[in-house]
Amino acid sequence: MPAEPVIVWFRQDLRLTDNPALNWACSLDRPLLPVFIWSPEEETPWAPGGAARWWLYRSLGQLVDALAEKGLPLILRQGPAGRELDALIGKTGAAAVSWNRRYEPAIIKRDAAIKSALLDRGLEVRSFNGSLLFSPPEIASKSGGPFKVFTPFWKHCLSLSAREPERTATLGVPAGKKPASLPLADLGLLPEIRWDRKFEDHWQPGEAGARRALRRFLDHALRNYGAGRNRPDQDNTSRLSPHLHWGEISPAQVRSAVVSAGEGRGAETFLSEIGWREFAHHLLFHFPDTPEEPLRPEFGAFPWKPNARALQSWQRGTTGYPIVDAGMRQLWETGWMHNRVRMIVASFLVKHLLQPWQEGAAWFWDTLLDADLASNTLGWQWSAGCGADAAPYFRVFNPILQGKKFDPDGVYVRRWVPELGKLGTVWIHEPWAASTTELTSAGLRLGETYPAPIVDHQAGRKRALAAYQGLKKQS
DNA sequence: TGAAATGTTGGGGCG
DNA sequence: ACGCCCCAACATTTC
Repeated sequence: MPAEPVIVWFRQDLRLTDNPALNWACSLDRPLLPVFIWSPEEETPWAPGGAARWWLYRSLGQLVDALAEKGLPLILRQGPAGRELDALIGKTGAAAVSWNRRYEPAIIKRDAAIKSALLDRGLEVRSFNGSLLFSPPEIASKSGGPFKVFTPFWKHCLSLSAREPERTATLGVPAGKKPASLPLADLGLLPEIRWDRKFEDHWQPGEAGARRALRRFLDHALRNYGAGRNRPDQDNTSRLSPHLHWGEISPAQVRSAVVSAGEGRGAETFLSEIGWREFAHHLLFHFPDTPEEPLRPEFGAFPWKPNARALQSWQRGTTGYPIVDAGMRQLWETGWMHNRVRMIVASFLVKHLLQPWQEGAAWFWDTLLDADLASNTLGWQWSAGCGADAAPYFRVFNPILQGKKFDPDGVYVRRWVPELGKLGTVWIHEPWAASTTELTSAGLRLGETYPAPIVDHQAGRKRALAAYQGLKKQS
């Protein structure tokens, strides 16, 4: 075995199974030098937000332990990735570097520069797709351009062969020269005010936790996924999103497990959700400005009404619409929100409140454990009606009807908005419509113990439609 | 992966 | 028995 090690640069692939970069490194029969570099300044303005950093902290801890079990230390560094890699190569004489690709615009650019610099130095360098079923550069429509509609995109993908999970390699030996490594705590990932403690109760970051989440989903929720996924009061979704974002499990592993579970329609519907994740990355790859700018340029002239109070009331979950407030509080407390409710709160922010979708995206970015640039961008542009295959702008969710339809017993609302706990199911999604007697017996004083609606639904809907009409006339 | 307004139909109450 | 009206229930269109 040659003495010069191979650097395995971990990024958003914090797993040891189905890890192409790791497998390739092992195939070189060189000592292994696993590395993680924390370089948020290179991801500006989309460096991981507060919640995501908590996840990263915990997930790195798991990866450190998992590697240690195999006798391998994980080197933790901080700073510009290229500089840190150079330093590591200088220190250890590493002859090769491998990593799994990320497809965010800023990262693509950075990694391309690093790769060519390393090649110039005569190192062997390989990057792999480990995070998507279909690599964005390889997917194109008949006309050669990117897809802008989900259904043809996904149909096209399904006609190709998806990435399959790789066999797990036997890990090599550690590098002889051990470069300096920072203690995990020194990366500054945890917030100073420890608002994150509540996350512990809801999540198990790391590869083992990802596998557990998948197992639970396959055993209990996949069969009824088609309808069950829409019920925020029930536990019918996979909750895999943060695990997938950090690469603790790969979509190939998920897909392969779902296919062998073979639960018919439920499986098909779930796989199309994985498809939306692929579609989001496809769009971000081809339209790198979309985290900031609407894909449909006419929306640049949309008459948003930025208002700090309205935004804050949405963020804090005090809009007076129970399903909206429940969602925003679930997000704050658990770092996650049910997808049905994400659509409801997003529609409410951009349509009823006319706040720019970018504000919603920024809040989600900071508070979601699964914050992912591609998915977050797609979701918000979809909600605002300005993206690819988006909900038409006139599609305004009625938060009362959505509540009644998808939280019929008010269980979700009562869980996250405890002040409504004693209110009967009839009025749980529209407390303002209840009589004073009913409110009193539920211990409620509207405007005091629970807010009155920040905007009337009908008025908000009409105002949103008028804004859209104006935009249509203009263009 | 909407909701509301508008249009249509058909059963039943009633003179 | 018949026509008229009301209005659910459903379908279609519009936003």
